[in-house]
Amino acid sequence: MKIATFNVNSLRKRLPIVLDWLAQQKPDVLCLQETKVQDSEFPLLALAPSGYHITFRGMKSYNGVAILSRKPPEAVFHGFDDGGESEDARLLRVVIDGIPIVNTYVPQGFEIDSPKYQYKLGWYERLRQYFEKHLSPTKPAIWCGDMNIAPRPMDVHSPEKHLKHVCYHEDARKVYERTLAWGFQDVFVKLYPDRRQYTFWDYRAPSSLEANKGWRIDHILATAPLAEQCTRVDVDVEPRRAKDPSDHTFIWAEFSV
Amino acid sequence: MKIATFNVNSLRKRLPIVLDWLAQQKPDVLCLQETKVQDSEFPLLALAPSGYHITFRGMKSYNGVAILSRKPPEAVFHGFDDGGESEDARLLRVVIDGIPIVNTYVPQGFEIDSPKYQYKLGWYERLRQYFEKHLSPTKPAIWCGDMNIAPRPMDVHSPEKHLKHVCYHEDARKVYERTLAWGFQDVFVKLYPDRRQYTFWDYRAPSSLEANKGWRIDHILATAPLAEQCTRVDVDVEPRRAKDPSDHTFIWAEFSV
DNA sequence: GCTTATGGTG
DNA sequence: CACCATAAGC
Repeated sequence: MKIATFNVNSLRKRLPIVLDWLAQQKPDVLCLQETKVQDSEFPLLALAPSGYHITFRGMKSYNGVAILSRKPPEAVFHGFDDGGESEDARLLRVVIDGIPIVNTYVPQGFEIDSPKYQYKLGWYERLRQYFEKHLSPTKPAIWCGDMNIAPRPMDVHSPEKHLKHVCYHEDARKVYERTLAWGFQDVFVKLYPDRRQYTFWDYRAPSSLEANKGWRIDHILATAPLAEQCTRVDVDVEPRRAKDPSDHTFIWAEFSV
Repeated sequence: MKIATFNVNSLRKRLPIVLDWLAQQKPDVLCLQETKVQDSEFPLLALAPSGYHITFRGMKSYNGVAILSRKPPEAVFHGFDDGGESEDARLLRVVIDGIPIVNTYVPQGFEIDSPKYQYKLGWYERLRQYFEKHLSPTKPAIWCGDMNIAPRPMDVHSPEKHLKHVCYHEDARKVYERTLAWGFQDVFVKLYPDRRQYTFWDYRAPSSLEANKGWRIDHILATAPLAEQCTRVDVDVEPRRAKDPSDHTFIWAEFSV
């Protein structure tokens, strides 16, 4: 099974890139974040030629997640079910071939001193409880998406400059780590612990891509039984260099199941 | 000498269309209106490959005129010099090969009952005085641009419906006619008095182009000695059918000088 | 920088 | 319908 994740930063603007990538890479599952389209305007027709089944939940302007899969999902779940904000434009879970796949667009958090950052930290806490409720660390499961966390110093350019950045701050990395500790392994780190490879380069620094000033904040994780079967992981940088790119690019993993 | 005029409706948005047209038609002079770009942001670099000399004056958001010429102008004059509003983002005059060329983007006038319409009528009056001051009807001179006037019934679809339209109202046509009477001849009318050919089709009516519901409001005029040497005039409709078009298209004239 | 939304212009 | 400006989010 080949699974990929991509923060599209507007699905409508990125349709050519998504369609090209599906045709070339033929993943079994592609998780998308920041579709930025409400369900009534979701571009189903434009994606139909791909032949993928599509599960999605969005809203106006912001957020929005979708899962494209070669097989139809056996089950679909939107958002949290803990009584808080449902966040179904940020959290989508499907079951495919009996394997639960969780797609998240985790809140970015704005600034360390802001309520939004506290909300982000709480979001990871809720997610860990969600895993406890719905998944088992001893059974196959996949979690992927834009986590808005660079877990290690080598996952961000100039880490010392970003100690107070909401995607690298100690508290954020700790809560992320604790969420993983429930039972998820980062398959990129597992296979290539020394590889420095980013998945996001800010639009704002024009030279960010050329100078490779990026962040690894898009991740694919698997529970132990599945992580052991991960045969390959790779980041495809080419779509970031394409015309009218997202500020993120694709990361994909292959599992021998 | 081949001279053309085109209301670009944002030069930045229309760069591909302008560059293509220059490369294909190779006019000696191209007058542009509604560049909608202030001078500090004028896309000189993007136009440089054309090899044309560029004279321009613009402002934020609205108006803006430019003249592209194969030869450098021998003189350049911006706006009125009568002590009123200078209007240099609407009026540009250059001298090329000894021939004065006046490029105007005449105010549209909003509605008949509005002060803007009175301003438009006054603008034509000022322009006539400008011609008296700076030009001679017995010497070669060219005036072109977006005049926001359909001079004859056949220059607008359903003229009877537009009697109170600021681009067809009796008063506007009269003041335009009086400005011409100073000494300018419409070379399109001179050469092809019976030809019905529009230069503008509103974006708002989606079928305006297909149904040919347009206006002839972009004009090329010449003083008598030059008008007599006009060998050809044509409207090129193709750019209006191109991808991301302006709502106007090019009109050009050839003079045997 | 690039996306979104809104409100104003012709 | 397609521009413009502004403001928000990342």
